Amino acid sequence: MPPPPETPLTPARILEATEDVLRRYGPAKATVVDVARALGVSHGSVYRHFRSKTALREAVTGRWLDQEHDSLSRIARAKGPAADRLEDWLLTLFAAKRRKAGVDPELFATYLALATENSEIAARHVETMIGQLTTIVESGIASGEFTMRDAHATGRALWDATAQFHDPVHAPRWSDPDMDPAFAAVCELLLDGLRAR
Amino acid sequence: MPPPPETPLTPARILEATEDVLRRYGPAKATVVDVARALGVSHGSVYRHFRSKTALREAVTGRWLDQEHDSLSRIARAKGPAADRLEDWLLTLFAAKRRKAGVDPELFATYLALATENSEIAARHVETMIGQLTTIVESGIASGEFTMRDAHATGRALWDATAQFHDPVHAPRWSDPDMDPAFAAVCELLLDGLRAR
DNA sequence: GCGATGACAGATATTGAAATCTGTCATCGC
DNA sequence: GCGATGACAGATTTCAATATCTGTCATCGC
Repeated sequence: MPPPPETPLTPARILEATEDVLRRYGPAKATVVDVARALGVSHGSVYRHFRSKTALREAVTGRWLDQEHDSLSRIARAKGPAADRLEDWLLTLFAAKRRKAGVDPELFATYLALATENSEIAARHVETMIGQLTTIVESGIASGEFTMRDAHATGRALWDATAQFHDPVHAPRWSDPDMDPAFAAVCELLLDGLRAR
Repeated sequence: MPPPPETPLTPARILEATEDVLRRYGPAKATVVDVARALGVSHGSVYRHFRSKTALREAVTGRWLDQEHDSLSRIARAKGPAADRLEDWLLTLFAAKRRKAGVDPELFATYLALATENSEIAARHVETMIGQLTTIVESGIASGEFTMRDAHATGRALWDATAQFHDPVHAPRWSDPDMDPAFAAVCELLLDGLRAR
């Protein structure tokens, strides 16, 4: 229990401390009192910056879900054949998820629990992901590679059809070596389907 | 507590009683003692027919998973265009799962818990399902509709790509009205992909 | 003889009293 | 004045004592 540092108490510092506490104790045991203790303040002070424990957890959840966006959106907006970018995007997403789930399964489970309890925030994240897929599909239509009418519906179908490779509920299977050929087979089938239109 | 009926104690009667007890109390609370009580016998008698509580639950799990096989395998082995049968098969599977999950969510959750705790039996069931998809793909190759090399890999890819619509972990979403267009979109994309080869 | 029984040991689950947590707010010190 | 505090009420969680369950087996009655 370190003495209170002189830095002022900010939402950012509270979020950081909350992440530490979640890492240490897991989603079931992490309490607001723990967070306050880690910061060397009373728990009443935490409530000055976050309306409730729920609001605090939502903020942490949003932060975590956003950290994937950047590198993926770069791929979505890059130049080159849409089919290649699509494969690259899906592969990057799958690799990132797999790595997180493999390196620290407990932390992954913690954030999965957070995402599950904050389903609205998770839903917004999913819409962002589908939006990026839609961007790729649209560029493929623009370049004449694809010809479907509804790019957004196609983006959603791609997201749904690859659930096995990005939805955390399937994480227990991700360490299975069969996942690589399975991913390749689904990817190829979907790309064939897109080009056929 | 009815008095013991004159019928002899058989594995079939025990399985039926076990299903009743699971329906009534759920997977967490159903005990071998409950099953014995429902049958009007001592729990020792149940152990005469099933090695352990686990074995009893495995038998119930297998029974439940098998009940889908028949109508689906009839579709898989029917005549007509492979693409039509594939769509029919997937739609029938999705409709059946959706109905079960919708009509009695608690019972569905009970059997999901059983399938999860008996993952080997569930894995065998999945292989059977993929086998049926493979049968359809093979008949499509034979008729010249499709031209891929590895029918089994394609069957598996179809299974993986439609996880959203048959894997019970996704059941919470199945009551969403968006599922119908989502299913149609994925199905169309996959069928386009198959025909493109 | 043979299927059924119920007492038993060790493992697991239930329960309710005590401890802790969440969220509020009157009060403090600067 | 203003951010921080900690006592407090009601809700939730923990923990240890108690009860129940699983699986075995010596014994029973037919």
